[in-house]
Amino acid sequence: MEDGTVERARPRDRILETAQDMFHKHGIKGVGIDAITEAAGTNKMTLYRHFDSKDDLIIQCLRATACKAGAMWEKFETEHPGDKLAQLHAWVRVAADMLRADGRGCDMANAAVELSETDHPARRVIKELKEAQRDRLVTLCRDAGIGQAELLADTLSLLLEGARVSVQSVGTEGPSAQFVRMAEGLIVSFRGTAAG
Amino acid sequence: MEDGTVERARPRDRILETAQDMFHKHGIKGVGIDAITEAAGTNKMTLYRHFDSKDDLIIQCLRATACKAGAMWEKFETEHPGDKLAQLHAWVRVAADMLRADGRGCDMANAAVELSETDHPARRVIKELKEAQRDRLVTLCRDAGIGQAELLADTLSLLLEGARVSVQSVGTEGPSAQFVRMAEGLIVSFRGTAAG
DNA sequence: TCGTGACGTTACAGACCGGTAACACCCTAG
DNA sequence: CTAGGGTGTTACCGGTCTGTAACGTCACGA
Repeated sequence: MEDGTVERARPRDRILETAQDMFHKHGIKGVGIDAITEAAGTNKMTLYRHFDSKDDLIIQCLRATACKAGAMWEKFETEHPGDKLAQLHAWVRVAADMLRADGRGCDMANAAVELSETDHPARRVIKELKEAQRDRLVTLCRDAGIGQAELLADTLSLLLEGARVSVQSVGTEGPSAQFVRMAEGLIVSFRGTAAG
Repeated sequence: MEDGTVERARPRDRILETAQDMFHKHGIKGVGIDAITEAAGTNKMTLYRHFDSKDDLIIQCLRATACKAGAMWEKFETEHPGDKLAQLHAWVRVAADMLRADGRGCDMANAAVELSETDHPARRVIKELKEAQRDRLVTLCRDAGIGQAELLADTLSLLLEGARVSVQSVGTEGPSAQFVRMAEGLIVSFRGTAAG
């Protein structure tokens, strides 16, 4: 039944996948509807039958990427079942890998930069997804026995966010190259002051 | 001779000032040449007599804002002459003030996000200016007697970069609200391990 | 007085953008 | 066989974008 090729996926899925990739690489305002449909092997009418507007497509893309990121968290649990501290270190490692491999930052953060209109419909989605992301990291830190879990989670969040932006400004050889050292140092420091 | 009003500045200066402001608020791709010239009280031809292209204007704007930031560093020296540690704390305070007051991030970082083309002429300027900015902070940390000056400077850089992006995603009440606590904690921590 | 250069105005080119209308096609379910 | 829904194709609308051409205006300095 299924034949495995990407080309055989339903147009809507192909569009969503292609749009995520192109938005990520070229930015939201840097890519047009025509370019997306062409790369997805379909056409503009089909896109507008599945998505109300470009803004709607943007929002669906953000939700889809957040969903993929969610799958990564499940992997932490399956790879280190119950060991929350190991999962936290896995988070650091995965983050560092992204910094080295990707070159472009977080889709949500990039979207927030590009969509400067304060009433843009995507902004509330960005905020919602970013807050969920933060909650997960706070919970992980707390479950790992860190005393000031919120503060460590927020510090790590900002550090990663900054690193992903820095990569885009000055490349992987800049300050972000020290990300692992910084993050691990922080974890050690916070474990030291932990008051279970 | 001079009559003080902004309107009396030379067209080139008005354009540069207006463009900086509008690029900062609405993003580079979110603002057109016509909007800039109209807000600057001039016209398109005059703009193109002073700037080769929009890309050229972007670059000149980035240099101008970097120049303004440079003036802030001189202020640190005049307000705390010789006291490098006080200057470092002043840097933290000024950064925190920006986070609360601004809402939009660093112009260079935002530009790097928006201008995703790897060969865009502004990218080398962004890198150059960001590296100069980093060097200044490293020097300040070193002169303040911090042992691992580079590592502290890079950590503070990423923390601020991340905070300025986070403000755009989730607002001032998010993780960036703890910026001062994080930064001051780091400085204390690095002073503790300092080997003068 | 004259002319020179900076500036303003209008119009336009050529491209791209998001979004829609109308119609043809094909596969599948009934 | 047939009807219908999902899809593809073409053409188009109105708007916006960067950048240029041609011409008019005005102040200032030799």
